[in-house]
Amino acid sequence: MATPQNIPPQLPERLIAHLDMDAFYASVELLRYPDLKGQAVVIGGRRSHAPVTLEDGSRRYSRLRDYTGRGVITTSTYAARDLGVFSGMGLMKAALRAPDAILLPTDFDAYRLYSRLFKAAVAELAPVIEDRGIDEIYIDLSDIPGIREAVGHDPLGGVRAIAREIKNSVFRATGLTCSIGITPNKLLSKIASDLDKPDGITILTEADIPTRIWPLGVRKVNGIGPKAAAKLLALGIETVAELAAAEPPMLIGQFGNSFGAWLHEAAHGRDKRAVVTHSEPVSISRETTFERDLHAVLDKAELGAVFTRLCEQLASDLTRKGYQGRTIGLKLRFEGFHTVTRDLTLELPTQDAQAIRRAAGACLKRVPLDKRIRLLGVRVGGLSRPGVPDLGAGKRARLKPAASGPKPENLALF
DNA sequence: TCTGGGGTCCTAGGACCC
DNA sequence: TCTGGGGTCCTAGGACCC
Repeated sequence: MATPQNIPPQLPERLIAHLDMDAFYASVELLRYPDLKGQAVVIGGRRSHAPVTLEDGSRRYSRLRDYTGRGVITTSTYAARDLGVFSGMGLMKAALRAPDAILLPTDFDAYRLYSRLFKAAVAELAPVIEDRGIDEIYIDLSDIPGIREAVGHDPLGGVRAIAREIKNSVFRATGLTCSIGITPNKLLSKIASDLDKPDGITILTEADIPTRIWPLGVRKVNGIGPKAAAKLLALGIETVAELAAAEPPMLIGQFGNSFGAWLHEAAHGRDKRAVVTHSEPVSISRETTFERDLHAVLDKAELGAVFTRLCEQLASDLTRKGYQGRTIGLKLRFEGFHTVTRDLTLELPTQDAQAIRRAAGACLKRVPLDKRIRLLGVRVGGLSRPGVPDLGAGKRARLKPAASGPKPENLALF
């Protein structure tokens, strides 16, 4: 009969990795400007604060204190984080905390290049990859040869070896470090990759949940944001342990059937989601925040020009990516940050700038414009690929045209 | 001196169809 | 005349993520 001593340590059915690049944008910039290594550097804002190379070959960097505008930090180096400036923070606010920190503009083309490089390096070792944006991926390692083999007395030795190989390969391809979490599912791996950052490897099994996951704050769980965390706090729930101990009927009563039940499952580290290797976009959009809030009438010319430009950029994005869309959306953010959206579904999909501009213009007529405008955005959803027959088209064609719709609330369309 | 830009998913009500 | 459900589409807003 089997005793605990002679049962071979059973690895979980699935072994899922979450790989997160360390301070990605900032680290790419440090490859370019190695003299900044170890310094407090912040990435954010638009152009203009690019370093200037002087005649003697030395570089002049912008400082946070020199910044004016409405940008936010996209990434900061670990030295900058020590000064209390984090991603998402307004650059003006950050300047108060760390006026001497170096400020570099975001260079998405460079980050996209390094993103492709690290993903390709991982794919050579483990091809089942789910893209989670520019700097992170999930990897399904379940079927990697040798991963379930113990090394010496370490039953997880095979897992550790693969994790090290992946990190080495990423470093060879990019010169950048990353942190990896490996657990039985995506939810736990996402948390795990953050437990030993930067340049770490964290491997957890179900048995580690009480000691490693439960002590954490609920915000560490991907999917619990500021609103849910605040509501949980008001219920006396701060840690994942407290969430795990909460009665499901209470959570469901407070958060609804779906989210309430999910909170309970998440707190217990349960997650059956597969690693999804391919997905199609749902919508494509362009938006811009103005340097100053614009007036619908007084700044009509400027608003109109930006509106048209956004539609042109969007049309060109659609064409380049090979999509067309039926639902045109308009987004306005007013002074005070209140945001409004309107959308309009067309009979036929389009990728044409003028058609998008007309539809978005019709949306605009349904928005009361009594406050200054901070942001203007245009979106295209209901995407399809030109030339691919749309199976829903016949059915929709029988629908009555959108009646008279809501009444126009303003006539001063820019 | 608050709060970028690009996304996904969920909810909820009303229209409309069967 | 009143009474149903189920299913899908459209729209608006909001939470959340990178």
